[in-house]
Amino acid sequence: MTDRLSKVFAALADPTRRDLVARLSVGDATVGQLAAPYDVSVQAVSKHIKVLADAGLVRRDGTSHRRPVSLDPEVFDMATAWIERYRRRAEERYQRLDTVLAEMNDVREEGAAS
Amino acid sequence: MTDRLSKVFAALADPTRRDLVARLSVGDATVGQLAAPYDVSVQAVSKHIKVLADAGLVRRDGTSHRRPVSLDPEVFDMATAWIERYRRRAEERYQRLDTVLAEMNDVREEGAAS
DNA sequence: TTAATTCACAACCAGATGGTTTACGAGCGG
DNA sequence: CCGCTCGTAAACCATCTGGTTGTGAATTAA
Repeated sequence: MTDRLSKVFAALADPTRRDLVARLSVGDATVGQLAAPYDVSVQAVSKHIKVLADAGLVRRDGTSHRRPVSLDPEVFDMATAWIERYRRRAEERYQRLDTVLAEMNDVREEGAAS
Repeated sequence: MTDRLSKVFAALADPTRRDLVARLSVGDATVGQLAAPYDVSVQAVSKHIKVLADAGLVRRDGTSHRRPVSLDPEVFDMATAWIERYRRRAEERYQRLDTVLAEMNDVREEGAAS
């Protein structure tokens, strides 16, 4: 599981991490601020942020010890692009299938009319 | 990890499963056909398909024992919708930040001009 | 300077995951 | 009816994951 896309999807597969992303989309925050609302330890949240950072979804700005965490929108596109690609293909297939079924129907009706 | 969105992202976090989705977007296939290209056992592929099915990404059509697997585009939208929502928010924040920085720059230049 | 706070790292634990092998039920071709 | 193949289920194993606690370093406050 070393490729980027797998890391991104795996990172988003956890509700706590998705919530972190949601909150960071509103504004940057420190680890302590992020950890406050949850009933898990700060270390657990720190781990979650590390997972998000490894996936490239999150960035640590500044150089201080208490530096803020901020969202990096760049990698999001990779995930949506992948999903959209195959969803589109699948839908095109269904549309073609509908067309084929409609044509079959037309043929059958023509046959019945003759 | 019982919620739908987590299942979808977790299912897409595996390269083999993403490859299955990619191939199914071209056309339906049986489990045997899907398993052929990989060097893992058929049972492992069957498990992967079960994961995809539990996430709602894949459907088993027909009633026969050797029934085909087909893609279900519906759930894909849930994933893209989630990602897009927060990516958009994050980008809006950056644009606002740019605006603020530009305004600060204007103020500074005005101050220097006076 | 000293004390308190913030956070990251390491070790550890329980549960999930991806793989295997083995065994078994369900449909087809003889 | 009898095999044969296809697919799933079960048991098992190694590894990963999300959580804990403990420790320690760095930064902030007194």
